[in-house]
Amino acid sequence: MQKGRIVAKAPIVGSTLEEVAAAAGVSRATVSRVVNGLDRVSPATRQSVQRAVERLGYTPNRVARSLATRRTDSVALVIPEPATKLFGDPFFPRLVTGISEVLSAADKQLVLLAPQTQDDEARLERYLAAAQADGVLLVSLHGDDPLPGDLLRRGIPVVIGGRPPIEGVNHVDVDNVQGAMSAVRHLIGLGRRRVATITGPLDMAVASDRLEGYRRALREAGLPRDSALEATGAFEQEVARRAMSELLDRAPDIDAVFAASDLMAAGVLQALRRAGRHVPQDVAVVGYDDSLIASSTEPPLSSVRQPTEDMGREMARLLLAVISTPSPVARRVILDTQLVIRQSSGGEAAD
Amino acid sequence: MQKGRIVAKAPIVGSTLEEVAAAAGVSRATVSRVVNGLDRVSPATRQSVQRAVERLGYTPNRVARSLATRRTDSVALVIPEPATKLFGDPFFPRLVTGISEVLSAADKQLVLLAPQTQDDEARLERYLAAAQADGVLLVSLHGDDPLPGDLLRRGIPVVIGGRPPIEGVNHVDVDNVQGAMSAVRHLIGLGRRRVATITGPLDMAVASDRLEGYRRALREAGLPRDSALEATGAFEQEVARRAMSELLDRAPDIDAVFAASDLMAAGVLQALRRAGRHVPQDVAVVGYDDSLIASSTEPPLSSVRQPTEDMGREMARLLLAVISTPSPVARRVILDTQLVIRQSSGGEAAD
DNA sequence: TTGAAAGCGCTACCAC
DNA sequence: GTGGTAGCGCTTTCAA
Repeated sequence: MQKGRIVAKAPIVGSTLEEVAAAAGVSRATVSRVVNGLDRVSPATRQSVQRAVERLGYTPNRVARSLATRRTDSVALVIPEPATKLFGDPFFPRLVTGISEVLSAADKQLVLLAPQTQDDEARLERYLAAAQADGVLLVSLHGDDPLPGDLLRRGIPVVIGGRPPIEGVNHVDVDNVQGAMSAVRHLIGLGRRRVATITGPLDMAVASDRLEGYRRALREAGLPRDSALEATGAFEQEVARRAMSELLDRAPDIDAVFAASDLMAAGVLQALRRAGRHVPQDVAVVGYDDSLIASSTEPPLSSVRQPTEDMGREMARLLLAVISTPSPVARRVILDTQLVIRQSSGGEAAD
Repeated sequence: MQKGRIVAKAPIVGSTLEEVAAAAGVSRATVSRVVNGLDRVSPATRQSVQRAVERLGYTPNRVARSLATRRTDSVALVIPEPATKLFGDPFFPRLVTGISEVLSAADKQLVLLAPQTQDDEARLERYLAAAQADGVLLVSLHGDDPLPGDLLRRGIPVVIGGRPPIEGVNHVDVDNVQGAMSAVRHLIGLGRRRVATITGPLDMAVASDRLEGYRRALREAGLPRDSALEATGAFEQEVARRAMSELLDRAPDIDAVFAASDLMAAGVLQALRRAGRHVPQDVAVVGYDDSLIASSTEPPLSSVRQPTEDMGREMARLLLAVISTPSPVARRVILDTQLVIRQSSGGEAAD
């Protein structure tokens, strides 16, 4: 059996730089240069090394390379959610699509980590601390998660998606205030003057920001703020339905509603239907998220679209930037939203 | 500033074995023993080392450890599907749940890899080839994917979920023949004698196996095989609906149908409704997968449940076994299915 | 343009 | 029990 001879479908043995160097009759350093595409190698040498690499089926050992360079060329995406939510929420596939697009182009390996238990969290912490990834993307953070702080203190590059729980950490977020404003401006622009809102739970930044946007748009248009037009809710359909019924009792002259999510807007539609109001003739409705729900309700919902893929792309870009040029000051990217007008606010059929 | 002094919330600097050894006044070898929980260390020494570890906030560098041990203590799960499918199919969360359960217990890090493009595939191949993971779990394989073969030839431990495309590779599969048999036996047991089936695409093992199970159950009951009762389809609702309509034309006396998936069974229900047949009085229906669809159709579907979490668990167990005790002969695990009876086949309400 | 050699941080073998 | 030390495979000065 001839050593180093590889025939089709033969087992691949895994050679080392050393072996390639010997086969090509050069030093390890030279092989390293060729493999890494550095210059200062003569064409002839380069070619003979490349042939040796080919012949031996050489693949660099990334672990060894990592030890030497202190880079892994991989990036971790941490999503601390149970598998059912992780795979159930339509947000994540879009986010991952954006992230992997950018990372692929940069030739980085994306590693998805979804700690399911306390033990998992601990292992994750060790994994990351041991510099198994060049940087970490963090989304869907639980309120008091110590992870961002820990990573920060370890000096590991981090980018958070959404509103960060602590100061001084890079993040990418969506401008919820602007998003809500665009929705309410649209309603006002349609000539509506009694615009109500149903908010999410106000201890969440997304919810209070959207309420803030609603109020600003009203003020900007010179309309009075009327607490009878504001109902505090939760991101649930049933809660929103009830809240809407109560709003109608308090203020029967409502002619438009901004709901803080599509799911909630669906509940609003139910309540309006039961109350005999026509949408959009009597009451115009706008939701938030532009999720699948938006186009499947009757009538289809106007909604504020979040640029989820863009968010993923920006997170990845920001992380790559932070990795290559670390900076003590946190950077942030705030993305704009886009209003998609459908029939619930009297628009023509959209998309 | 006192070196090595860590106060709460102070940055963590990342010390080395060497530093810990110096701080504890022992050798690196001894620190290594303590850190790895080996014996042959005196209690006193152990304790002083542990204090030094604590004080310095030492975390072992896994890259260095990997290089020395040739282990990474992580396992890759490769799912070559687009993000939308990956996050859309209810199969994956259940599988991942099972896998991570076992891996967590074994203190292995699960790394999810979902190549989205050709480039991703290539990078993945390199990643795995460079021994970045101790072993690989492969599911949802595309027919002619070279990955299993390549990994095998590289000697990387692999376990495939489902029917493997090549010989000689460890795998965990579900017994589709038995599953289909149980469904059809059930229908026959209800007194049905004209049992039809709508298959999936017959170039997929799952589809042909289920057809095989259908035929066997018929034969076993002494019923004739009637090609007018077999329709070849695809795993799509619309296709199944049309196929069912044609079946009804060909064989109006059909009194039961076994569909190769729940989605297809939903199409069957539509066709039957349009034809004015009552389910289950006129025609009993059984689907396959016991997915969410099964309990949301009208009437709810009897269905063959796949033990998806178990499949994940078995895959992980098998891989761990292969990693710790390699063997030239491929191992396999075949899991049984379970029939869940609901109203579409005249059962009482189930779950 | 090329090579020699010093690490990267850890494990594991062999002495003591 | 403990320490010395030779690697693991690669990158990266520094000289030549």
